[in-house]
Amino acid sequence: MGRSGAGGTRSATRDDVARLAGVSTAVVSYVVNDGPRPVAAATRERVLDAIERLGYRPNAAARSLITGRSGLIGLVVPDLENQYFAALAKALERAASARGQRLVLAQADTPDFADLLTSLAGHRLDGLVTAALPTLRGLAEAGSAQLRVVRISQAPGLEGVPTLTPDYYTGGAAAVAHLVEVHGHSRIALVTGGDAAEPRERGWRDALDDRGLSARSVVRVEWSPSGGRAAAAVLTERHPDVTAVFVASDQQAVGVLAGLHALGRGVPSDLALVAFDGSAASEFTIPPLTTAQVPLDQMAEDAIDELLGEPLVDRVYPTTLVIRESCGCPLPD
Amino acid sequence: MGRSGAGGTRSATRDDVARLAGVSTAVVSYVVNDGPRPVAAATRERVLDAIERLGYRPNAAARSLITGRSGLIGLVVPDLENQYFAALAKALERAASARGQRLVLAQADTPDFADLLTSLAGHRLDGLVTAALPTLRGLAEAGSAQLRVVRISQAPGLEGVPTLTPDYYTGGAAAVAHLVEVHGHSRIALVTGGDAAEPRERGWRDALDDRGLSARSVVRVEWSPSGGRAAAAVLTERHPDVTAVFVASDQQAVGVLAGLHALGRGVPSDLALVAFDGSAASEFTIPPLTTAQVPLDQMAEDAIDELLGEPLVDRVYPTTLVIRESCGCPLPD
DNA sequence: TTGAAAGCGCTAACAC
DNA sequence: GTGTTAGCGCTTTCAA
Repeated sequence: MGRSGAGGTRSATRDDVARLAGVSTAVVSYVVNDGPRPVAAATRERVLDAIERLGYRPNAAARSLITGRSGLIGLVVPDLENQYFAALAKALERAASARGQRLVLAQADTPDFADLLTSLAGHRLDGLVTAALPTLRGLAEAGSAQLRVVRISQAPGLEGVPTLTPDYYTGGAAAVAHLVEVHGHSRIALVTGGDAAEPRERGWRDALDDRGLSARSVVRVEWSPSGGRAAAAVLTERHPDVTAVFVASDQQAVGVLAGLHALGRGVPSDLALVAFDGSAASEFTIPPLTTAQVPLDQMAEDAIDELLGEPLVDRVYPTTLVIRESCGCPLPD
Repeated sequence: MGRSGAGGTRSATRDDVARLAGVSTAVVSYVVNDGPRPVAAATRERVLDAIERLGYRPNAAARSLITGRSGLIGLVVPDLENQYFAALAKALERAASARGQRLVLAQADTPDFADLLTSLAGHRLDGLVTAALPTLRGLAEAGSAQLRVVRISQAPGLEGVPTLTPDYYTGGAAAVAHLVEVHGHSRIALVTGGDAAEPRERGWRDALDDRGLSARSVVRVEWSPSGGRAAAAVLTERHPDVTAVFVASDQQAVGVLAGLHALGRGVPSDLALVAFDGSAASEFTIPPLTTAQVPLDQMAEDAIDELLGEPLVDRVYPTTLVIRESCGCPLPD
């Protein structure tokens, strides 16, 4: 021990390693980074040994200062308690980890979002993926921080920020098509959290229009289980003629199911239901949800890749309709 | 513009600000950090103005290098798709944000957990909260990195790492007591993911023992909805005499409910159920779950506070039994 | 193949 | 109240 210092508690630095290994600090760098200069095998051994002995871990801050890369990718989500965003965070953490990057998590629903942004900018993230509607301030902040930003799971086309998004329109239309073609429904409501321009709503509308059916029953509520529960009441009271419903998110569908049940209405017997997202929860609802599944893992990997150097382009991902029971399809056997 | 440089794209530094404001770099520091020296109001104005104009954000890496504090707190969870951990992450992110810290998220279920730990250590986190069972390697890594570590939501008493934990034992016992005292059940099974030493299991057992009831039906499955679904089958086939069940986590309870429903058994009519966690999902199951609610927000705040300077001590948090319908209590009205 | 040294952007003595 | 300056730990050019 001795030499490692009277100070005792501070962590080992590259200088300590160099000293213990009897080499220069440059050589320590060469072996730690596997370059840019070659190192003799024997020397490398000694260095590795010293590193091990000292428990040396290169200081990311010092490295970041000189390389300009922090090894940090930011993620902004509206709310982690929403399972969809939790699943997204999970997939992104995995993808970032696989590329040696750490994920810095931030929730947008904070009182001082501006401070958050400033703080994130201060950490000189290598990139930021956002699943929350960016504020003007946020975009400006990112711009002035020269941050590579990718939007995920949001309608594309905004402000020139590249966006990776599920094919909401086609997925929504397919959900409705299933209800019409397979189950013969003709009065199909929509439960959503967006506005009329939202692509799932357009998909629902067009699918109905194309078949000469009317797209009139729209219930707009929060993107949450509570919202869904409220929607169940509205559906029952104001749209009693409806026989099926397309719910634009699994989160809302969970609430619709709970609300309908409390109201004594059966799914799919009284009201058939198809949702959107394909979250883990959709498999365990009563009844299990038929839902348009989003390829989150693929999107997450592409998002990280884009931030880490791929060209920043918009991408649209096809969804897959996972058939379960809420639509009226029989139990698989 | 002019002066801000031909380079153009690099972000503004403290030197740029000092130059534009016509002050020394020290003064810029003083105003940015609000100390340690006073600054004349007029000067401060000029500096603030320059900062604004240049879009200057102090570089966290440089600051970290000199202060020894990174402004980063790590969180290790087993899996974010588990709602309990998502809720925990949410609460911790909030608490960290409120103290100006950012949260670095890491999932433990990665192939190269060791690399992850090394990487985290490199970022010189100001603290780490872990909700995943620490490996020996992990503990050692943390130790050699002189990382302040707090375990959360795990049984206390391990390896001298301070732990914040819900009162699993008492919460479990209270759940069982409710089933016995209020609803008159006497054959109450347990569905859990832990072993016999797990405190919820002890709580269940003792509550039963204390009342002269037998604690025999234990079903051990994964801590997940799938696990719960499997448990439903086991309960039905192997413990048909049981009239109530205490499920050690909401996640599992969701699966138990789904499984029981698929098997045609009603809750609470055929089998009453009380769970543990008090997650958001518990309000929207069919029927809604009676569950021992954990004060996650409080725990999260304390965890961050401990890391940021409070003494590192173990803490135990009482749970609250939230009465809903899965236990057989009537619908509130 | 190795070493010396110039910073990266910042904080905080210490001097004025 | 303000300015000068010595590093924090690291990467990498340049010379040996």
